Amino acid sequence: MESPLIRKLRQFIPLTAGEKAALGRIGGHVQAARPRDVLLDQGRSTGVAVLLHSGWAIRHRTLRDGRRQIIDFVLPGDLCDPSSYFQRHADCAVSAITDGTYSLVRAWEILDLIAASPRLGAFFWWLEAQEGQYLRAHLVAVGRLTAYERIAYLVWELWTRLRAVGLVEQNTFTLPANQALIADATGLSHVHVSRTLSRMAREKLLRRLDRRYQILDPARFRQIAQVEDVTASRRLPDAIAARLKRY
Amino acid sequence: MESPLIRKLRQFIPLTAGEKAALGRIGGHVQAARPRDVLLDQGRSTGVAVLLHSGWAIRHRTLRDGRRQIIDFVLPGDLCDPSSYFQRHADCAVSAITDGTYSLVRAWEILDLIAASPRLGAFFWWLEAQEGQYLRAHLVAVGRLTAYERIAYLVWELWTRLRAVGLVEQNTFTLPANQALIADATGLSHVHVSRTLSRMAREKLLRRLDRRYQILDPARFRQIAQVEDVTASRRLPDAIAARLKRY
DNA sequence: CGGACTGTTGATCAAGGTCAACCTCTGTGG
DNA sequence: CCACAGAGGTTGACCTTGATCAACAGTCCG
Repeated sequence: MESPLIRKLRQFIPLTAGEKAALGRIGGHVQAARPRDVLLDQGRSTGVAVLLHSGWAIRHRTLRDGRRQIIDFVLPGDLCDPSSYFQRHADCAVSAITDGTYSLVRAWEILDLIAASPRLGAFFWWLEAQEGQYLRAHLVAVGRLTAYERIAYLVWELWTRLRAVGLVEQNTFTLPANQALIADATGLSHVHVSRTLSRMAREKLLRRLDRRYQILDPARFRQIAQVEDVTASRRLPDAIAARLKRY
Repeated sequence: MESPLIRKLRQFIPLTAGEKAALGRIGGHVQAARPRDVLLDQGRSTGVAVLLHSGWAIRHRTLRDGRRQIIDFVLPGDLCDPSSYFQRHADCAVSAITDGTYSLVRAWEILDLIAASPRLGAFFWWLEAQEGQYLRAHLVAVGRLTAYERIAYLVWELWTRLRAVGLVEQNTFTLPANQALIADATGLSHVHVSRTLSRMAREKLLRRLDRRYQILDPARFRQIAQVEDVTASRRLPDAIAARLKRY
């Protein structure tokens, strides 16, 4: 099967055969994960990133007293936390929340790639930049939006990201997280998450069946979530793309 | 004067003369900024980053109804938002909050550097990673800490970052932001910021004089802020550093 | 002197947290 | 087949944190 990284890179720029081969060698050893498995532990010395092949994971930080913040959800194809290469200790953990498969990618694998091909260097930078964008939007949501808006934002973000990897059909997708996880992602209590989701159903914004979610009114949703259309275009600005071709 | 980027890179890895020269050419045209000047506007098509030479700036996003979230404070030497290179529209704005100087760095300047030297590619990745770390910590603070803890975190973060660039003396530093800005950074109201800062003074944690802040008890501060010592080591793990030397 | 800006304090209010009960599913073991 | 346990979700009652509104004081500045 094609490496998830190659699939992702395709959106970015055409690849040479050599680049494809090099990317294919990354994350060769695939492991299985079960829900609650810790793929990468907080505070441990590090030097690896997680490449998620299938399933869902979360990146989260837990405080000594048990409070927890979910930084983001990790979807299939995501290379989670390569920035930990530059840290002595990981500032957050990565845990599976469903069955899935992943591989651990060592720092030097990526660094060697970058050294060999500056275009790939730009690619990894781009990945980091995309993640930064979602992170900033998440921060705005948690810092300045009401509970209602925050949950709308979360659903909207996941909808968008899942759509990009072909996991949405008719505005319906699976969010394999219980309400306690949603609470930890949005900075709310699980009780309030329940109330808010119910309210959205009552208002015909969202339909829920187990953990399948259907967005009934995307436009209104986006408006509630205060999302501008500034978010994460998957394509590069033309000027940058042109430049990259020359290298 | 030496470019702020070179000064920063020094912490990272020794440079060749050629790399120094190339870095020196970046951000040649220095401009002056006054408080409230918008250096980079939200929603505008972009392709430039801000290299701040002196003074303070903020990166922030403002919602249609006026609510605002400060993403982070930009300190002298920071290269703010190069990730906007990959966006069609900036998702947040950069504004000066003091007098200062800055230059705009075009995307291709950095990309050409990276193409010429993979080590510099790793450097820019590292910058992005550091920023990501602070961003994640900020998210945890806003999502899961109380007002008291959040403000402790903010002060602690700025103290740490300012110390790294030599702007702290005897645990005292200048935070040239009014309390409304602190509120927008922490997701609180300015009234509550005032109350909380007063409480910290009352409890002999913090001394304030205008906008000079003195941390009276760093250890307790760190504890309140729930900061683990996982945060942002400025040095690279040895394995990575060794690898970079070979390129 | 008047106005803008900032910080402080008090009074009141509401969003959302906490606690607890209860219900539905699902799996498990006898 | 039933009894039971555990996880997850929902709802109600009550409470706390921090928001909002408003007044006022100090400072700077034209």
